[in-house]
Amino acid sequence: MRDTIHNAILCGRYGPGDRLPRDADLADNLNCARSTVQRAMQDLSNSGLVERRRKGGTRVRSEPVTRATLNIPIIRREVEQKGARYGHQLIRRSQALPPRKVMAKFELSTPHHMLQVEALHFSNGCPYILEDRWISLKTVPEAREVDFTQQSANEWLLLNQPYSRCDVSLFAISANDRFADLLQVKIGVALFVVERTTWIDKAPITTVQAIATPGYQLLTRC
Amino acid sequence: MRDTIHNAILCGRYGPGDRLPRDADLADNLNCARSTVQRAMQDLSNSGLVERRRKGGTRVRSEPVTRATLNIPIIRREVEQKGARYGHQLIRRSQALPPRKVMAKFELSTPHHMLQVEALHFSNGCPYILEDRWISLKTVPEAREVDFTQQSANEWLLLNQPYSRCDVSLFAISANDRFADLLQVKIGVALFVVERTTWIDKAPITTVQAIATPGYQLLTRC
DNA sequence: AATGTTATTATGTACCTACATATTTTGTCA
DNA sequence: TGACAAAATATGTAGGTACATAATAACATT
Repeated sequence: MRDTIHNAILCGRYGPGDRLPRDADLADNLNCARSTVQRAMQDLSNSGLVERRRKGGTRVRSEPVTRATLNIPIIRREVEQKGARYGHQLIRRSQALPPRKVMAKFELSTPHHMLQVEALHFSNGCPYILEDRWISLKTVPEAREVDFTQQSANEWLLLNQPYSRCDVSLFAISANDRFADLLQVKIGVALFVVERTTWIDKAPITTVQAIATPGYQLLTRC
Repeated sequence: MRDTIHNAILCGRYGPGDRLPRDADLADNLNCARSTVQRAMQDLSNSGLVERRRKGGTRVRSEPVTRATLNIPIIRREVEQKGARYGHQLIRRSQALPPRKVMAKFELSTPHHMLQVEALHFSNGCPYILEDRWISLKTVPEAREVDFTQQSANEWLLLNQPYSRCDVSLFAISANDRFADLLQVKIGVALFVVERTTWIDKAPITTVQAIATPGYQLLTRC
């Protein structure tokens, strides 16, 4: 039934910006309950095809967007799934007040102590991803007791700290001498960066730049 | 109520792999209807936090993933939203059998004629994104009649051709001399690439590489 | 005409029921 | 023991009802 409704809309040849009948009418036409139409429309709304507004009704998005869902796994898992041997190395672990750039990511105005963790992830002994991370000690005081040599911060946080909001930013940078040295690539090479910041109920958890070696690709699943 | 349930689960301190009570029991505990729990759990399932299986019950994903949703808008829209002036230029429009690389993207075994379209998108007169696209003339014969000088292929396709499947791949490359020339950057500079392939009911529509100028960032919304 | 109040309207959320469906467990028979 | 059928189980989907909520339109008041 849900699929029937989806197809009815998709093949109904509504153009961008067109307003659809109200749920109740659609339900009448398609001979089903309003709640069923509601569920179907919610799906379409989630997938970005239509926009719904109370009282305003439902209309096909006038500016269509491609909505892609990325699955960013734990790095260890990602490496092992490819059949490669995983390893990781803690480069740095220090406590400090975060720089303005980090504060901005967290949308914080008053600074507090955080843990800075830098680590390298390896795939079959080769550098794979360089991780530069800040962890809020106010929100995650337990992190003080973890040394991150056995288990990477990436893994420890994902396994131990639920989050309610996550911002992701993707971009490319050229390797500076430090990145080039750590990742064992030439200076200037194009590197793919995934930047992630997480919160739990508006309290900052962590922000991380994951800098990948050349050849790295992020794919949508599903 | 839904939020209450989400919080109850998030703060319930279930670890990865843990099995949650069945919907009916949760409903009992939280004093609400099963359908409400069902919806809440569907949400959590969609956001990748838990996995549900009929008869198997619900459990927290043992390998947590960060699930991020990207909104990739029409390029014109993206530029205009920033308050910049949009422009675009058709560089090439030719008909040919696609190379193996494109066939592979489409998961096709037998080749058929396609339209290759190259275009530059400008923001305030500066190169913004270079688009290298193949369009299947078998699936979209109407494309033969469009010249793509007035409206970019990017925009025409999104407005006129619905799709049912979309694969996205993101990565970084260094500018070769051709890219450097077209995008007016130095050779070797890091460029962010969004590669997209779409189908309608298993029939290939288009595959495109959108190569962005340095500084480009893709952000998650929501 | 500007302002505030009150309907109206379409979607959002929740409740409850019934049945469908996928999976596993159990039972039965050769 | 092995194979196959039947019961049990947890989630999935749909129906139908009631009320909440946001946005707008209509109306009245000054």
